[in-house]
Amino acid sequence: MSKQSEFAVILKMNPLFSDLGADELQRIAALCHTEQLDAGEVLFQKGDDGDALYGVRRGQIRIETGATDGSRLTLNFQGSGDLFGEIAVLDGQTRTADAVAGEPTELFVLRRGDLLAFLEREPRIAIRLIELLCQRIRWISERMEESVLQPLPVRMARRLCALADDYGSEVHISQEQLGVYVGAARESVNRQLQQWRKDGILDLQRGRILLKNMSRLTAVARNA
Amino acid sequence: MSKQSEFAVILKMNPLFSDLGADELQRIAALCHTEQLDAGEVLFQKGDDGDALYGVRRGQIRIETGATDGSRLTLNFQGSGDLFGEIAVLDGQTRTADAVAGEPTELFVLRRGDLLAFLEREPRIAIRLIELLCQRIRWISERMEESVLQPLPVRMARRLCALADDYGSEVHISQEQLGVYVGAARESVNRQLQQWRKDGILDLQRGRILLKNMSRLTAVARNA
DNA sequence: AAACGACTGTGACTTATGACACACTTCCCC
DNA sequence: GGGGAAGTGTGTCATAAGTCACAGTCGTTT
Repeated sequence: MSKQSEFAVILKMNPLFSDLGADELQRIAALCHTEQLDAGEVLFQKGDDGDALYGVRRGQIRIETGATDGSRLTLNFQGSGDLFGEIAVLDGQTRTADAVAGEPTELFVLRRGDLLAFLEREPRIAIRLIELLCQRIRWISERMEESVLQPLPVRMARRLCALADDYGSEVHISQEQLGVYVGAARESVNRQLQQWRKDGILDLQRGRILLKNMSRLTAVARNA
Repeated sequence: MSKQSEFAVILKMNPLFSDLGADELQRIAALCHTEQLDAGEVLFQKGDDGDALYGVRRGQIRIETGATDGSRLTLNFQGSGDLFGEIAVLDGQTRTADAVAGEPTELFVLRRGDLLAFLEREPRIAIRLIELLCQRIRWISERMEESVLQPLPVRMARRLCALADDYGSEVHISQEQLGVYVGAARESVNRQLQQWRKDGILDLQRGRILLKNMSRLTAVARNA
């Protein structure tokens, strides 16, 4: 499989591109090139112009932000097959966090200029992207409005389910970070996790949450 | 001033179009036509395809939704100069609420098909729209995440300021509806309004809120 | 192995807000 | 002008979740 086809598959996994046809994806993927990073190397920093979309071919990228007290908070891990910077590549706005390679990493890079030139030649695909962005706006609006008004257990269950989708049943996250994600105090997060542990829904380890009963967790997420 | 120029001015007021150049706006506005509605006439219903963008030339449109108990809840009023359906016209998704004329109304109508054909001829404007949509995604994401975690007084102050931007210092809204907007119980809304009334920030009338001291209200909105 | 820091677990208290109950007022319609 | 509906004002209570304080535990570094 060519590099480009590999990238097309990654694009296809992303909700923003998943509804595009194979032909359209191939033509977009053909615009990419690759880049190597050593462990610890900085891909971009908060404030940089968002001039590219990245797909992880192998390795890992940490999305981090410098907290006010100087400590660093990891917001997300991007592993093989993950795509990030979709919005930045389209609007060119500055990055809102730092991206650092956690290990030797190979990335697909789709430059903003290349993509825009392509869209100018292919207005139908540009219109398709407009529709996809609109859908995402609706999706985000619904999710946010609906989600943030939910009680803490529901928000936690949803976040854990999402993390499980990405990383499997062993979620590597501290209770502190989970609290940041769901907008809650660490202590409250801990108390809810303890409850679920007693109920046999999950097990807890230092820096890790082991999901044992996803069906009951998704039930909580549905707010049933 | 021609109808088209009038519509261009309305487009210009909307954040989605406000950054477009006068020339681009004129060319989009040239695609519009107008439509007349009698009082009580239905413009569209929940579930209809979103096939047009509307600008109110004169009159008023109520955006409503049928509540589960059969009663109707007015979500929004669109008066002269207001624009609605911007996202629907771009992605063609179904309407999520009903729109009914509250009085004899004249609308500018920009049909989805016309806009898409135009964008296909003008890919640069399509790309511009993509950027605007991305900015809106960022804006929504930030606002939502930040806003819903704020305490009730802050959320109320923000909503009131937004309403004041649209309708001036006399905001025509029931406390019940304000509660729906900010995701709070009517009683909590009332208690906060009472507090602000005692502080001289606003006055209350049946179905109306008179904003007397916007600077103090915006201070609350800034969460100072 | 000692020491330190990051993470976790828990109790006590406080606070914001929702839920319920009910009185009062204003508007509108017959 | 009487009656009902919609809107408003307020008291009481329950509860979810934040805050503070502190103890325990694990892992790493020296």
